[in-house]
Amino acid sequence: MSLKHAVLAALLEGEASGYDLAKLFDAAVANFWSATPQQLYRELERLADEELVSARLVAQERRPTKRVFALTESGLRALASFTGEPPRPTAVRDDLLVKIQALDCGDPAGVRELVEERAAFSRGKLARYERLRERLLDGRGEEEYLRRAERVGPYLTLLRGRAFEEENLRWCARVLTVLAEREAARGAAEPR
Amino acid sequence: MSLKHAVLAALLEGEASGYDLAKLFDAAVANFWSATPQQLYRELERLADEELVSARLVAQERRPTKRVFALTESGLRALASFTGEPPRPTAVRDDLLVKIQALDCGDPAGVRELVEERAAFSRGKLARYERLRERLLDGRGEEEYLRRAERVGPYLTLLRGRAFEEENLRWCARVLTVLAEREAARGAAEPR
DNA sequence: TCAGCCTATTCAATTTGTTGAGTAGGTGTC
DNA sequence: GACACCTACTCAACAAATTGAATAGGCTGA
Repeated sequence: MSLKHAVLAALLEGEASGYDLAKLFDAAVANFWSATPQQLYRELERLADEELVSARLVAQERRPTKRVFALTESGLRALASFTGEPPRPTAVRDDLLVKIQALDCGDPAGVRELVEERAAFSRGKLARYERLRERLLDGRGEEEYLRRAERVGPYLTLLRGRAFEEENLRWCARVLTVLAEREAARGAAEPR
Repeated sequence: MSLKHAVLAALLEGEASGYDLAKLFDAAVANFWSATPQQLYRELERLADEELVSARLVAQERRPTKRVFALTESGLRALASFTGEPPRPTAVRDDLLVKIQALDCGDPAGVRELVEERAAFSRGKLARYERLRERLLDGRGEEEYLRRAERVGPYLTLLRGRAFEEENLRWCARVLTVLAEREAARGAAEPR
């Protein structure tokens, strides 16, 4: 039930097309929720049916016509009341962790490569987060921004996302060290 | 497709019933994947059909008979080859982050309460992780364990889970500070 | 000029995940 | 001795997510 509210929350930033949202909710970009384009188009359809968002067609030059969605009054109310409801406890669901859990029955070299790829992905995401951060701060210092800005939600979720990716990076480095040490120890014990 | 492999990975620890796995995959406990009991029973049924796990009935005294599952040779092979496949990039999906993203249109006091609850949840999870850690280390030091233990996968995923909850705790504290400062600033600006 | 990518969306099929109820005996407690 | 809770599972229905393909014009570079 959260995609619904994630979409409404995204529309707090202003009106957007399904395509715009698809970019925002892309797994490589998203900092508070992710979804595929298909999910978004369907959800927007439903939200429009419930009149939580309004839709209008915007013709463009040199581009396909798009449908632009905006929060309605009742959409805003729905979002406000959602913020007060208890969140369902979220737990880990990361493919890579399953692979690491099973690491000892698999191929160490292959796993090492996957961990390196994840680290690279995290670095890319951190770079994007940093750009978003600068856009939000817009020259102001963090403390000043957090005290005075009209909306701090997006910044606070960004901080969470950034911390998550930094932690990912540290963890990847740790895993690689451990794997390397074990390889070395194994090489010394079973020389061939 | 990952629940399948998460279940296989869990069975690396030894045979287990659906009920045992349900406890392990509980959202409040899981450190590498979570799932509901219903999902697990269905998945185990499928895995047994594919002969990736074997099932046998175990009668107990004073308790209902249980069905205990164990990895088969081909299950182990499937898991090993899974560890080499690229993981799908996982992105955030946390209800609380959506609420924080939309915080500025909601009720600050209500949100503060939710953040405090999340912090309490994280503290509980950290305590459970710490117990699991001690059980894994079994008196050995971390460095020694990581160099010599037969399986390090479970420990490495545990480290990731622990770092995640610690980060959660720090972030919750930060959010609460920001909210309090803004409340104070608002109180000073609009005294009534 | 042709391939490949970008905008912008839709349809259909399948797989996953969630929710609620139901069965059935045993244990603990006030 | 009534009520709640624990073990251990099953069935059914529904909602959400994923995957793959299709449409269709414009734009970019070799």
